Amino acid sequence: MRAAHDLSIRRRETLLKGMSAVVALSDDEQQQIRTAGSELREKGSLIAEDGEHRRSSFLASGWALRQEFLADGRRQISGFLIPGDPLAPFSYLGEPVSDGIVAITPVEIVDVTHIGGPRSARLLDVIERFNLTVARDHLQFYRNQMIRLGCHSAVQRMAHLLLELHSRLMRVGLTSDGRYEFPLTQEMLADALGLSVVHVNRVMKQLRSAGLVQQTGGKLQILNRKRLEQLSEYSE
Amino acid sequence: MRAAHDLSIRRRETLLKGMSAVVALSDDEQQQIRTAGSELREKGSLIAEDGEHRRSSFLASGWALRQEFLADGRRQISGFLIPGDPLAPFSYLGEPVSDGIVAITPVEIVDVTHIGGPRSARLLDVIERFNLTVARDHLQFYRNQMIRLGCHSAVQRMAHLLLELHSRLMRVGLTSDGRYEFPLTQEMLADALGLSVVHVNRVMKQLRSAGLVQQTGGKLQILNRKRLEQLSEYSE
DNA sequence: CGCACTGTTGAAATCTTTCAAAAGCTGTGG
DNA sequence: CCACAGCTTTTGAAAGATTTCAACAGTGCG
Repeated sequence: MRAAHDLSIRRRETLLKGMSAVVALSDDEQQQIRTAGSELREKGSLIAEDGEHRRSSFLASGWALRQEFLADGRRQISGFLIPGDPLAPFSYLGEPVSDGIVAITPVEIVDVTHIGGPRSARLLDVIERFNLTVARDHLQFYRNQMIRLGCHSAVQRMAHLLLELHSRLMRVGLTSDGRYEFPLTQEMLADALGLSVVHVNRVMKQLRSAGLVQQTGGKLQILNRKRLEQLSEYSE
Repeated sequence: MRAAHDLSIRRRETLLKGMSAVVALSDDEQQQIRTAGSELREKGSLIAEDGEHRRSSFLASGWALRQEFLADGRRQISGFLIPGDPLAPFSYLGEPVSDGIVAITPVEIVDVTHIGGPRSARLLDVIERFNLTVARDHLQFYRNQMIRLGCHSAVQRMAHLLLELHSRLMRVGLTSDGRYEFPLTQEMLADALGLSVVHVNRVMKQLRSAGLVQQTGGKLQILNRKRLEQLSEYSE
């Protein structure tokens, strides 16, 4: 029990790291976030449905994805969520979650509106500002996704996405030496990149045998960032 | 001179129509917008560049597009702007214009921050609320674009886009009987839909000869909305 | 052990692009 | 008014990228 609680608090550090990079948090505020209530969801579960309001929910640990289905069963994954990401980055628009959010791994979700205590008002204000900055980033991720789908070849799409994920994970301290946890199946990659599963497989093979990336034990490593960047015109 | 001024004010009505559908405007406020200063730009001109702040600029008349170039010359058009649309729908994020905006036709741009007068403060507030609602719509257009690029075949993409444009134009009163002004070249369509110009041509031909749309004299008409909708799974 | 899911591979089919050329259209200057 | 340049649309044929179909190997789990 105690151990589980500690683990949960340790996971919260990623979220705190992401927030601290953007807004200043007092020790007290950090402590409030550390001890805020959280929700655990298992791998594969639907975290939020289309139309739900999740104004102040953040992913504290684990990965998730945003998906939309077409009538004929095709699915578009519009993006991936990593620790530190808000479930509804555009919530201040009054915009509810606009598509399904599904847990890719077991996830922990912190809803900061459930934080009580004397200084919670100011904390919510800080979080609002954090939200704004993060929303700007997510707008950029949308644009990245559009560039990939609209302009890139299959190999470029893959390279570009792998680089984007690396950048994002690095910012919250979840990379080491170009290597990061990689829980995405080839089917998810296919639905995100607008490719068939079979082709994703071939493209990954191509990147691997060109010595650009390596994949072992659920982790992915960027071996030649420079080549990947020029291949996919990735910037930043 | 007088004639040109009248024309300009008449054009402003489209913008007003768009705004009135969303927020209540007093006669006085409508008058302020009617007489607000405007900027005219000729066809083909760059209206705003990446990084520019255009917090309160709206297209009063004409069409424009949002584009981003890759190093190798490929271009992604992320969306089209029609009368009533803001140049920077996500400006309250502190987000500057994030890509180039180019005039497709001669355009008139109203910057509502240039409105003076006693009640301008309240008007700005109203406009801010309008902005929020419109931003929500534009988020949807982004998602539409992602679905097109990620899940649709060439014919579906085209059908879906033509339907979206029709819906949007209808909302500001710029359609009649399924017909609307259509200033887009096949090259623009290609860059928006992630297709080659040649293929766009063939796809249009296909839609025309299937009796689904008609194109004459710079106008496009939806002939069989129902079939187009089921073809592209367009909803709303 | 067997089932369900994920990854891998080959071959054929399909969609889309590229290349090349020509025709239509528009505005400009002689 | 014609000629011309420049842009847009159109068409055919060949090349290329990606998908589909089908089958099989690996892995984890009850």
